[in-house]
Amino acid sequence: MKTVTSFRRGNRQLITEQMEYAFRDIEKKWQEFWEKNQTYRVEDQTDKPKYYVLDMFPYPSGAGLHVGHPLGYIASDIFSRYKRMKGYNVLHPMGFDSFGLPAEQYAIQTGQHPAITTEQNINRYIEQLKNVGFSFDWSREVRTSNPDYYKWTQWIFMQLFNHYYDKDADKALPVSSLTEAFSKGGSKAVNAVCDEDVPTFTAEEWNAKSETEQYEITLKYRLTYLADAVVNWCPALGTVLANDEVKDGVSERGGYPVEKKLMRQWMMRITAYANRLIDGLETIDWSESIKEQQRNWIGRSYGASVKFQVEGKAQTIEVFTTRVDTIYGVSFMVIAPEHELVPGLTTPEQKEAVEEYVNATKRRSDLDRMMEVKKVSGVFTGSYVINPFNEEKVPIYLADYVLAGYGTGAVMGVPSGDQRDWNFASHFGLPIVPILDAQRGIEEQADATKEGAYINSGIINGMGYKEATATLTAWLEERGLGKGKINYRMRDAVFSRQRYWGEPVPVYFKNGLPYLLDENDLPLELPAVDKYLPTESGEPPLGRAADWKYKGEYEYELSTMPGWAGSSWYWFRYMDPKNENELASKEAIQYWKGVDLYVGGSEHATGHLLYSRFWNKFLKDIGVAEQEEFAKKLVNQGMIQGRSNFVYRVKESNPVTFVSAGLKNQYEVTPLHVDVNIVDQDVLDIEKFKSSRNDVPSDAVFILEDGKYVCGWEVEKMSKSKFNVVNPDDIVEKYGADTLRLYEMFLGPLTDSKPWNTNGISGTFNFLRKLWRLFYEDQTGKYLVTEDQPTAEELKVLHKAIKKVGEDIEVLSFNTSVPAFMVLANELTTLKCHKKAILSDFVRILAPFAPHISEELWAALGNEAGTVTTQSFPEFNASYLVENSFEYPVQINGKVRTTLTFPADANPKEIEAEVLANETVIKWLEGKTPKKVVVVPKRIVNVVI
RNA sequence: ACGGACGUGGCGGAAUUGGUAGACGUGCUAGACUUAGGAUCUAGUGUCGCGAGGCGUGGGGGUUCGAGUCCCCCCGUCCGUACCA
Repeated sequence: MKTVTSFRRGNRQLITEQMEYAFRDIEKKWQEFWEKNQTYRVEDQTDKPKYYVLDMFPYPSGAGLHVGHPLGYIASDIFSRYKRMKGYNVLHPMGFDSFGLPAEQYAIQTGQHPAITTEQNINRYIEQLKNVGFSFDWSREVRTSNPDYYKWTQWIFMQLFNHYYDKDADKALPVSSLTEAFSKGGSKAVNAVCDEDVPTFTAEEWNAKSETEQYEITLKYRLTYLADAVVNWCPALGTVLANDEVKDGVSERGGYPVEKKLMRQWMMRITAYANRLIDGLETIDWSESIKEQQRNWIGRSYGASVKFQVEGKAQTIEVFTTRVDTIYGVSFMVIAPEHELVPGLTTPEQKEAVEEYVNATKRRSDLDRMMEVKKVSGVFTGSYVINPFNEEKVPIYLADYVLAGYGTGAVMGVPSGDQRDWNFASHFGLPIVPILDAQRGIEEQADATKEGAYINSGIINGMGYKEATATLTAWLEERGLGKGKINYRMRDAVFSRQRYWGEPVPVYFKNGLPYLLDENDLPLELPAVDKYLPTESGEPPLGRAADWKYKGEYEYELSTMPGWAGSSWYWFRYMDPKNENELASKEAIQYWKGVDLYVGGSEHATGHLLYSRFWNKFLKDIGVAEQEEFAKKLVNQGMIQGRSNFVYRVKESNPVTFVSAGLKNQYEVTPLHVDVNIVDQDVLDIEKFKSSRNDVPSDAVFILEDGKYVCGWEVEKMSKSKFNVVNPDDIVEKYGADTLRLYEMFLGPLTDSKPWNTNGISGTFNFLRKLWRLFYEDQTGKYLVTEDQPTAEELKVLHKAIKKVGEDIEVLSFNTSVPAFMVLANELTTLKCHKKAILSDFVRILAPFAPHISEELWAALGNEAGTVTTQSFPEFNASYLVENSFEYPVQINGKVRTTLTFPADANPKEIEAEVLANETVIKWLEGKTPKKVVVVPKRIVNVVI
C-alpha cells in the first residue's frame, strides 16, 4: 500500500510506513465502516429534537465536481455532525436535480437516452461525494428524473390545477368551492385571482351554462392555466430557449437568431402569492441581499390606476401611479413606444416622426437604454388626453423610458414632483406646475416632497398628503375612472418547455380543452422517442412518441415541465423518500416540518428560492406542508474562484522560448494559460508541460530564474478553458479528505467568494500530522497516550479551543475554528501533553471537521469503533479559563508604551497609582501631570497627557 | 445609473464587536538534524530607520482617552438589477 510514504525514498520508508499518518488507509477504512454499519442512517421515530440541514442538490453534469462544489456541503456536514453531537436527530440528505438541458443536448448529438447519461453522471458524483466523507443518509437519496419521484411533481401540478386563489380567504381553495359560489351568487360572489378577461355573470346565468362552458370559465381561475406567453423561439433549433440561453439576441449554443414569439404555454399563477411571498420574508433568517432581490423581483408598489379619456375618441388610456396626489400637476402623458395604442393615437402630421422613433427604440438594447438615463428623448403623437380632474388637455408623447411590460405601459408626467418627468418637460418646453406649497426650487429640479398643503389642485387644495390621496381615490372609484391598486412587477411564470428531458405534464386534451389525468394513472412516464428533436411540424419532442395517447384516444400535452419543477418541493421527499402513496407521510412531515438550515449558492435568489417558497405556501394551503416557509435559515456559500497560472512565450522566438515570470518584462511575450495541476507553488514542472501539450516542441527553450520556471497567476472563474480546474479527487488522493475538508473551511469566511489556491494546503495537512504525533511518536510509531491527570495549563488551552470552536460552529464561522485547532495542537506539542483526558476532548471537537482521523484516534484511545459520531460535544468549562492576573497594555496618549501585570481583581485606583509610578510611564510623562487616566478593567490603561 | 457586499503584509485571512493590528496558515530568509528532503525542529519575516523612534488596515475629513471597527465625502473591486411610473 502506497501511503504518505511516497514523500520518502530509501530504506526509511520501510521503517516509518506504519507510523505516519496514513490517511489513505484510515479514510478508506472508516468510509467502509460507515457504509457497512449505516452510521448515518436517520430514523424518524425518536425522542430527540429534530434538525434538518439541507444542501441545494446538484445537477449532475458530465464534468464532475470541482473543488468549489463541496464547499457548502462541507460546511453543512460539519454543522450536521455538530448538531448530532449536541443531541439532535439530524436529517442531512443528498440527491440530484437530474432533469436538465445538458443531458438532452448530449442526447440530441449522440442519440443516447438522457436517462443513461444522467445515471452515469450521478454515479460519478456519488463516488466523488463519498470520497469526501459526508454524513449523508444515502438511503434517502432522491432523483427528480425518477418516475417514483416525478409522480409527485405531477401530483402537485394536478393540485395546482384543481385550486384557485381566494383573496378573501387569502389562500388556495378547491375549484369546487369556486363553482359552488358561482352557482349561488354568480361571479360577484367570488373575490379571486384570475385572468384579466373573465366575464361577469349572475348565478342564474352560471347555472344555465353547459358543463363545458362552466369548465372553460374555471380555467381562468386555476393556479396553473394555459395562456399565450411571449417566449424566446429559436427557429433554427426548433425550440424555446430560457432567458439565460439567449445572449445578444442569438442562441448561446450555435449563435442562431432568436425571436420573441407568442405561444400557448402552461403558466403558474405565482402572482396570487405575491403578497405572501413578500410578507413572509420578514419571518425567515435569510441574507438581506437575497431578501432584497426577492422583494425587487416581486416589485410591489402601492398606488392607483387612473383612466384618461383620449380627446375626441372613445378610447381611454390607463396609467398606474404611486403619487395620485400629484395628478393636478400632470402636464403630459408618456406611453411606451411598443404600446398597442400608438398607431391609433398618431396624427398624420406626426406619423413620420413617430415611426422613426419607434424604429430607433427597437434598435437600442436594454443596456443602452439603462446607461443613457440622463439623455431625454421622445416624440409627440399629436393626440391629447383629458385630465379627469380639471378637464385640461394633456399632450401624449412616446418615450423609451416608459416600458411596455411594467404597469400599463403608460405614465402621467408630473414635472414638479419627479425628476425624470422634469427633465422631459424641460426638454420639450412643457409646463412645470407646482402642486405643494412645500416644493422648493422646482425651476432647477423636481421636488418629490409629500410635505405641505396642495396648491393649484382643485378638490384637494389645502389638504395634506394622506387626506388628498384618499379623497382623489374615492372620487375616481365613484366615477369608475380609477381605483386604489397594488401593482407588481412580477409576472406569472411560464411553466412549459418544448423539451424532452423533463416531467411530462399530466394533462390530455379533449375537444381542445385540457383535462387532468386520473390520479391513478400517475406517474405519466416519459415515452420513448426516435430523436430528441422537435417534430417536422414544430411540435415538441414528445410529439414523436408513437401511439402515445391517453386511454388510447386523447392527445397528451406535449410540453414538459421546467427545470425548477422538481426542485420546488424536494425537501419533503427526503422526509419519506420511498412513500408510494403520498409525497411524504403526514407523520414524517409533522416530525421534520421544514428545513432548519439551507445551504446553497446565491445565484438561485429569484429562481429556485422563490418558486420553492411559492409551492411550499400552496402545499401549506392544501394541508400538506406544516409551515408557511420551507427554510427557516438560509446561508449562501461564496463562489470558489480559480487561480490560473500563466507561462510567457517570447514573441516570434525560434526555437520557441518561454521566459519565467520575473524576467518577462525584458521580452515581448504572450501569456498562455497553463494547467495548474502541473504547477506547484507557482513553479512549472517543465517536463510535464512539454509532454502534456502538443504545441510545445521538445526543443523549446525555458529561461529560468534561480533554476526554476516561475509562472504568473491571476484569479479568474474556475473553468476548463482556463486550465485552472482542481478536482477534489486529486486533493483527496494526495492529502486526504480530512485535509481537504479543513482546508476548504480554512480558506476564508463561508459566505465570501475566494480563490482556490492549492499552495496553502500543506498547512492543514501538517496540522493533522502534528495531531497524529501527539498520539504516536514520529519514527518509531510508539503509542504515547497516558492516563495522567491534566494540568491547569493543559485544561486551559483545551477549553479555550472548546469554547472557540463551539461558538464558531453555531455561527458557521468555520474558517476561525481551524486555527483554533492548530493553536491547540501547537500548544499541546509545546507542553508535551499526551494525556488521554485532553486528547479525548480534542478528538471530539475535531470530529465534525475531520471525521476520518477522529474516528481513528477515538478508537486508538480505547473507545468502541465508529462511535465518535454519537459522542456528545465537550462542554466548555469557564472555570479553567479564569486568570488570576491580567497583563495590561499601558498606553500614553493612545500608544502602547509598556505592559504591566495586575491581579485580575485589582481595582482601577490601585492600577492607576501603580501605572503612574512606573518607570517607563514616568519617562514618557516628561515631568507633566496627566490630564486623565483611563483604566478599563481587564482591557487597557491609557494615560492622557 | 441604482441597490447590495467588500477593500488589512508577497498570498489566504485573524482581530474578544470601540481597547496591544497582522492570530493561524502559506511563502520567504537564516540555522540545526540529515546521504537526501516537498520530513522535522529553532529563529526571523508590515514598512522606514544603525538606533531611540517614526509611519501603517483603499484616499480625505470627523467623533472618541482610544478607530481596521462608528459617522460624512471620494476612489476601486465583485455581485445583482428595473429609467418601475
